[in-house]
Amino acid sequence: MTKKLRRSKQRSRMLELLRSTEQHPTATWLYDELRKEFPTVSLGNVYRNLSILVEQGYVHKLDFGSTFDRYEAADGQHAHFMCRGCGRIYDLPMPDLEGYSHRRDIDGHRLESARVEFFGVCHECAAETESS
Amino acid sequence: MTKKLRRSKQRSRMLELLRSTEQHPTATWLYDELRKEFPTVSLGNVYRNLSILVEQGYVHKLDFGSTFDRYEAADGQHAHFMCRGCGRIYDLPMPDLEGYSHRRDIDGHRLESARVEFFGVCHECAAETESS
DNA sequence: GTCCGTGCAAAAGCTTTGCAGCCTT
DNA sequence: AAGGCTGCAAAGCTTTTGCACGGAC
Repeated sequence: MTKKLRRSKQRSRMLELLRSTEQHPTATWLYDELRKEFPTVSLGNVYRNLSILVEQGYVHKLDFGSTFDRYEAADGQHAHFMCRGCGRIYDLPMPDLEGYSHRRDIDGHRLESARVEFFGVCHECAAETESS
Repeated sequence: MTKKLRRSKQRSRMLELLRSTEQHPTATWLYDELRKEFPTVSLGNVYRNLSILVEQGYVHKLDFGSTFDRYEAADGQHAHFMCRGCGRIYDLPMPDLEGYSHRRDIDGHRLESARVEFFGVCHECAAETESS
């Protein structure tokens, strides 16, 4: 069962910071900001609290779903489906993105490439869960 | 100027492996496969060759564009634009994905969330390059 | 012969974890 | 008082890098 959570000034402030910034901070950025108010805060605790906030759904982690990089041969555009059960990555046809993919710029930024990723539970993992 | 590249059995084989697999391997997986044929190959060399293959455009790296995780407060769906110049991440409205976002499954996989990322050079970085 | 590619080993960088004491409830 | 939260430090893991030697051109 899940632990009952308490409230901590550090964690509350972290969420405030994340909500008040336009940036998409790294753990270290948060650490530096937090240290202005809690000079003794530790980086380890920032990571610990981030993982709690992510688990609670208050924060999104913009990583790739696993701690190591993945590679694929470069053969055309496609989207990916990532299974949170087994970690497998499936290829999918690239959706059209309302024509974005053919545009040269977005909001004034020069567009070079796009990536689309879906997350969920894959067919095989869903089958396993049901049968057990 | 760029170094003139030679050809190496290890690197050629790495590309073959990447092209022959449906998976999206990690460096370690490649390392293990490669060791079956080149028992003395080193993990460091796998990384070195991967970076060469990526630079040559033969291979795509499925990372997030930077070596550390980024976080954001969870406030609704949006897409991201990532600048390869300054590393900044901008929010963009989420495109419709041809209705994918409202579907419950894709290819039999249970869909829970989606992510769209654009890559390129942001307005500010483009301006800097022009003026210098 | 040149100089790129390699293996080996060490280092770097981000993230996680064990522990003892503190603070919230 | 109970048990989550904290700082500190050490460890873990992926990735990078320096070096001398062997191999491709």
